[in-house]
Amino acid sequence: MTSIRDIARQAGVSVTTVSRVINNNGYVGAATRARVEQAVTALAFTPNAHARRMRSGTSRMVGVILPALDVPFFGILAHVIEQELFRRGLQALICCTDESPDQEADYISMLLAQQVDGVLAASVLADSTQYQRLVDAGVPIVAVDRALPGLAAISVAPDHQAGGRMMAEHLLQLGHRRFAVIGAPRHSPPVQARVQGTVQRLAEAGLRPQVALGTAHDFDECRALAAEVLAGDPVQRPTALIGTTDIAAIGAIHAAIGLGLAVPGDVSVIGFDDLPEARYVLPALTTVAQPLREIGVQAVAQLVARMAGEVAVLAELPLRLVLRDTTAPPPQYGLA
Amino acid sequence: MTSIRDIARQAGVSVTTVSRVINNNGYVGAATRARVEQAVTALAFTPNAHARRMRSGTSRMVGVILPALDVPFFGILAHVIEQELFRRGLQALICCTDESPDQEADYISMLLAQQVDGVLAASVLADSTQYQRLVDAGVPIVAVDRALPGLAAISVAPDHQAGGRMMAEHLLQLGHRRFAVIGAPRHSPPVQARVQGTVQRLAEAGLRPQVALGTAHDFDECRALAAEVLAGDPVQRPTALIGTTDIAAIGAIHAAIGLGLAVPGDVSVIGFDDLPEARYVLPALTTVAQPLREIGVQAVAQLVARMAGEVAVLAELPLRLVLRDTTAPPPQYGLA
DNA sequence: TTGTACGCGTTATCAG
DNA sequence: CTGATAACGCGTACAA
Repeated sequence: MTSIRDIARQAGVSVTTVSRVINNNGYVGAATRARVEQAVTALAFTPNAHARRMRSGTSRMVGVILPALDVPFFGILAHVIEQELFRRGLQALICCTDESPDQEADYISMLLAQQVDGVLAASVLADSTQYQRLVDAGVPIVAVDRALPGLAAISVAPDHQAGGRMMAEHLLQLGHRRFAVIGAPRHSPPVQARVQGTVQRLAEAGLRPQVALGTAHDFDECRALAAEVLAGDPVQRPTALIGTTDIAAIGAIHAAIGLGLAVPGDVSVIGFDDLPEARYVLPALTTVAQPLREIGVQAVAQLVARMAGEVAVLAELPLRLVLRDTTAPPPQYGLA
Repeated sequence: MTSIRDIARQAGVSVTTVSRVINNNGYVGAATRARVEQAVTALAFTPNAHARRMRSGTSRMVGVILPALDVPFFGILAHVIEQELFRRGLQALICCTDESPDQEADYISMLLAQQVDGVLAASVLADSTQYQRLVDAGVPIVAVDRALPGLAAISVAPDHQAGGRMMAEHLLQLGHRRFAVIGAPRHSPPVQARVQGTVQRLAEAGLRPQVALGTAHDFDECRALAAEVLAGDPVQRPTALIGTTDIAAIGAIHAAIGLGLAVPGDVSVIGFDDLPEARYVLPALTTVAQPLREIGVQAVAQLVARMAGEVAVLAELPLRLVLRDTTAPPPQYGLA
């Protein structure tokens, strides 16, 4: 590795001068500067980031803890976050926990060792002990998509429970009375919050949905769940399926159509997220959109503010009903 | 930041002893070890990774250069790569170039500064000058999904051109004679290779497809492209649409159905990749599957071997036709 | 305007 | 079995 010292020798100056040229501070004579710059390009010198961090005590690195990258939701979130950080000269250390608490704990140890200046996290952990280690080390944390249990960190996330209510509301207004909630992954707090919102809103209408929750971010599982729900007696069968995510809802559409039911003629289906995938299905999925890219942008803005010892105001993260082709009044509605 | 020195003081030993305890090498008396370990937990000490790197000269970090994370293909690839690296105690530095050559160059400078031990890259660059900087610094590079132009790096990628041929072959065997290729993004070498394979195979059958290529990884654009292609005279209109990716093919399906055409009754559609999304559309997409997860696994294995100065044999990365519901003989076939 | 010397947190070498 | 010390590459008081 060629170091600042090699440059100094090559240019016939001291290391201090080289440092000054590289960082553009302090006085350096024009001729000297030129000689140094020439040596820098000649030897293809790049300053060693680790050595810099040793001196400065700041790493310009940010941990980004996410359950996965191979599901569209988190892929998009990771993309936005990474770009926003890079734009600010911050290096993202993306950590896929793969929904494993042990792995998440390991990642936190690693981030501590890396001396990260901040952490963005969508955690799958149930308690705060792991994140407390970061707090104790003075590392600012911002929660994304979901709160950090037991921690007083700011959380950049939409109101998932309100989202659950919105889904129910829309179908209620269309006249539906028999509902099922198809959702996954069951352990995900945002999913739970949506289910809770839906159940609550339906309860206000004197109704109670069937709730079928699966374990993974998985299309097949949700399809199977929905197929089971739809298999019963046609007059008892739900006329409205509420997916806790778009993928769950897409699974539900497949289940219905596989059973020979028309969507939305026989069953209405609604999703949550408004991923690109919502438009890939046919009929295209009606869904509640969350401002995913805005969430990423806001989360980074919050964290950067925290890292600078400031507190930024958190913008609204509004949910929005996106009407497409999978919801309609229930079949018997006209006959009631 | 609490350092090894703080631990030494707390435990009443020298820093050397602390280091020995932490790294579990050299002789340390049981009592001494206990005292040190107690101090470590008491002060919640985590060794500073940067200082370690300074001494060792090795960073245990790997650059992962990808065009994006917000498209399913690269999201999955990134996920697999990140997990494989972490499993081996290597830290992934994921870099989204967002298809920008300038940004990619900036990332390479950053990776050099980070003293990465290796790089995995799906580049959008047209020449080798940027990657040559890594080569000059002695950093092993493995290309993923596509070769690195002008560089003698190993490339872990399926035979995209053969994939293009497979798509044509399947439709030819069904009896189709009028083809269009719908693809994006146009500047992507894998896409180009697939188009080339398709065109070549069709030429061998004395046929020439229309080729319509868009600029982004974009559903809407491909749908528009396909709509244009299908808009003409029904007897001239292609009976088979070849998507260079699943997303392009899904766009094509929407175009056809939007025009009142039946899939696969009036038009057959085939895709490439076999993403989960291929199964979300209705009818489900027939496609050529590439072993995406295997590509990630192999790429990491190759890189790790290179980093150890070894060379691993590269396993086959077979493509496979996945028959689903979007291809059938052309409508006039029975009447010919 | 330029240079000398120290310290950031580790680990390896060598001495005891 | 344990400790003192040098060195990794850099930035910055301080001196010249």
